[in-house]
Amino acid sequence: MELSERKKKILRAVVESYVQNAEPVGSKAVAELAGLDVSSATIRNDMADLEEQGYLEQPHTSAGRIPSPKGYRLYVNELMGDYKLSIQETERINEALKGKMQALDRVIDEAGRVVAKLTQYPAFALTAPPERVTIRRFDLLLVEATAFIAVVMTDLSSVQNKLFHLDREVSASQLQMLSTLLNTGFTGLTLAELGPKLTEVARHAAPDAYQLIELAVSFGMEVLEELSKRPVHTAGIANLLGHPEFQTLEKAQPLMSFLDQADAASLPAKLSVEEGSNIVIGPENVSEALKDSSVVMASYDLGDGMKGLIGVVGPTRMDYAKISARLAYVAQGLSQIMGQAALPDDKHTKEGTT
Amino acid sequence: MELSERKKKILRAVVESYVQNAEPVGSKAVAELAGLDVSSATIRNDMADLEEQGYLEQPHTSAGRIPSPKGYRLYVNELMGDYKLSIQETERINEALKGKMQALDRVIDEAGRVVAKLTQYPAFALTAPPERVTIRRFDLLLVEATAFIAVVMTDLSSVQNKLFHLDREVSASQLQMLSTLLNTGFTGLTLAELGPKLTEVARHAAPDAYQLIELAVSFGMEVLEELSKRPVHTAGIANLLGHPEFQTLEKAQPLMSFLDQADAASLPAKLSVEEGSNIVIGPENVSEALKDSSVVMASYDLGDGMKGLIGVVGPTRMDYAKISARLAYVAQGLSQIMGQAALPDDKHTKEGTT
DNA sequence: TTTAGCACTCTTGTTTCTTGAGTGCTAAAG
DNA sequence: CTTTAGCACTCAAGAAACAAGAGTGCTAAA
Repeated sequence: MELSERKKKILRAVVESYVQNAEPVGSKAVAELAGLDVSSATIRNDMADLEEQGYLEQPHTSAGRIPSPKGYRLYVNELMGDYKLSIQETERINEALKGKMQALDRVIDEAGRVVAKLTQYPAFALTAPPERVTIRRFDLLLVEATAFIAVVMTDLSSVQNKLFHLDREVSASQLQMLSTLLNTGFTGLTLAELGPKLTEVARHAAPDAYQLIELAVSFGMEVLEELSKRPVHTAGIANLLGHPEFQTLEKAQPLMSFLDQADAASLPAKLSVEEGSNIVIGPENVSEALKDSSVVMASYDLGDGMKGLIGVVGPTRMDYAKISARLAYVAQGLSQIMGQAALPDDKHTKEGTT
Repeated sequence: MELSERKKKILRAVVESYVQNAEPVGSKAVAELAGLDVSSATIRNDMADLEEQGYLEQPHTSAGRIPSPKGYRLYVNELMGDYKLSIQETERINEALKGKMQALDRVIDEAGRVVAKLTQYPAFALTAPPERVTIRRFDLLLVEATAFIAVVMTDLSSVQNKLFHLDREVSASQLQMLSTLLNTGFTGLTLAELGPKLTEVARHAAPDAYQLIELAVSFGMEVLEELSKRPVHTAGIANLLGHPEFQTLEKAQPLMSFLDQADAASLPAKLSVEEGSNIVIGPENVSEALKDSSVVMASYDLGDGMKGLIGVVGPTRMDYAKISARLAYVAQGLSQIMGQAALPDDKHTKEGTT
C-alpha cells in the first residue's frame, strides 16, 4: 500500500534529522521539521502507523523513532533529493584528483583516500575483476646472463613486471623466441583463459622447445596470480571511530576487521553488487559483518566496458544523498583519468524526487 | 645506582604479570610470582622504593603498581629473557612467507600481514629510503605510434614502469636513442641525485635533441616521484581494538589515525629509528600520537647495505621479548627472500639475561 | 480526522553506599 | 639493620536508589 503524502514527509523528516543528529527523533521535532501544519499528536499517530508498517523503529519505549532499514530503503528510492555538489566541493575533488594520473594502482589508491577524506567514512576501491582483463603484449628484457625482466601489458594500461632469476644462462635470441612465442600465442586472452591455455601448450610442446615453454608457463602463471590477487585498497579506516554508532567496540570491531581483510576476489560478492543499485542498507548486505552498516558505491569506467568500483562503508545512518553524489563525482573523474572520456554515470540510485 | 637483585626480580615480575593481565599488580601477587621467599610486606617496601626511583607507577593510591616507561626500558635492556620461538611458530611463519617471493611490494605487504596476524598488533612495513636506491637500467618499449612503456630497474630488483602517451609520434629509433641516452647518463645514480642531474642536462641540451631530453626529464621525474612516494604498508589496524588499553576511543583514535596516514617519508623520523635500538617505549617516541604506545621494529636486508623496516605498534604493555623475537625471525626471512642470504639480525635489543 | 491533555514508561545522569584490594606505617621479631 | 605481622586508611569500581526529562499511547473533545 502506498503511503500518504504526509507520512512520506514524516518519514523523510525522521530520516534526515536522524542522519544529522544520530539521535532518535520525536513527534514534536518532526512537527517542526517536516513543515506540516499539524500538531505533534497527529504526527504521533502517523508515526505509530509507520512503525507498524516497518518503516520506523523505537530503540525503546519512549524514545523517539529511528528509521528502519526498510525506511531507509524507501527514503533512498523515493524520497531522497538529488544532492547538488557545491562549487567548493567539486573544486576540492578536482584538486585532489589532479596530477594523480600515474600508475593505475596509485590512482585507485589515491581515489580511495580522497573519498575517505571527503566523506569521513572508510573507503574502498578496486579495479576490474581479473576475469575480464585481457593481455595485450609481452616484453622480455635481458638484464644479465641469468636474469630477465618480463613485462606484461594488459588492456587496462596497467603494466606488470617481474624479475626472473634462472639456473642457467639464456641468450638474447632465446629470449627473443620466447617473447615471440608468448606474443603470438597468448595475447588477447583474458586472464581466466590464460591458465588453461598455458597448461595445454605445455603438454604439446616439442621436446627441444621445452625449456622455453616451461619458462613461459611459469611466467604466465605468475602474472595470473599477480593480477588476480590484487588487493582491495582501503583508506580512512580510522574515520569509523568518529561516528557515534561506533563508539562501542562491539560495533566497530567486526566492520574494521572486515575492511582490514577485504580482498578483491570476494568483496564484490559480499557487497552483492548489482547493476543500477549501489546503495546497500544494513541487513540487505550479504556479509554478516555488514548487517548493521550500509555501503554506498559507484562504479567507474576502465575502458572496454570494464568497471572498477569505489565506495564507502558506514552506519545505516548515512547521508545517502550527499555521499552518493560525491562518490559519483569522484567515479566520473576516475573514468576520465582512465583515458576514456566516460559519460557521467549519474544514475547513482533508482530515481530522485524531492 | 644499581638496583638490588631482589628489586630487579620484583620489577621483572611486575612487568611480566602486567603484560599478561593488563591489570595493576599488587605486592601479594608479586610475592608469589617472583619466586622470592619474602613476605608481601617486604615486597611492599621494595616496590615503594622502585616507585620512588621511577620504575613503577600507581594508577591511583591503592591499586597495584604498573611499570613506568623507565621500568619497561630497564626490563627490555637488562631483564628480558630471550624468547625462544617454538617450532610451531617458526613453521607458521615459514608457511606464511613461503611462495610469496613475488614483486617487492607484494612481499613487503605480505610480510606486514603476517606480522600483524602473528602478533595481534597492527604492523607496518617499508622498504629502503629512496635516497639510497640507485637506478640500474632503463628500457623503453614502443607500444603504439604515440605511446611507449618505460621500465626502470633499481638495485632493489624492483621494477617500476609507466605508460607514456605522447602528442606526436615517436619512431623506434628515436626511442632507442632516448634509451641509450638514459642508460649512459643516468644509471648508477641514486634517486636523490637524479633530479638535479636531469634538470642540468635539460639546460645544456642541444636544440635538436630537445624533445628527447624533455621526455627523458619528465620520465625521470615521474620515476623519482613514484619511488619516493612509496607508501607505508600497514596491516591489521583493527587488531588494536582487541587490546584492553584501546577499549576507550580516546586512546585508540590517535594511534589509528597515525597508522592510517603514515607515509614512508616521515615515518622513520617519527619513530626515531636508530641503529641497534629497535624498541621504542611510550614517551621515547617522537611523535605525539605514539606517546602512550610502544613500537617494536626489526630491519631487514635489501642488499647493497640497504635496510627495510618492519614493525608493530601497540600499547606500552607489550610482550617485548616475544614480539621482538617473532619480528626478528620474519625480518630474517625477508632478508633471505630479498636475495641476499643475510645474517640473522639478532641483536634485537641490547642484551638478554636468563 | 485532528487536537489537547494526561498518565505512563523508560533512559540517562547523579548521588550515595558498600565492598575490597592494596597500600603505608608502626612496632615487634630475627 | 632487615624482615615481618598487624592495622588503619584510601580510593576505584560496582550496586542501588533517585530525580529529571523526553516521548509515547490513550481518551475525550473539537
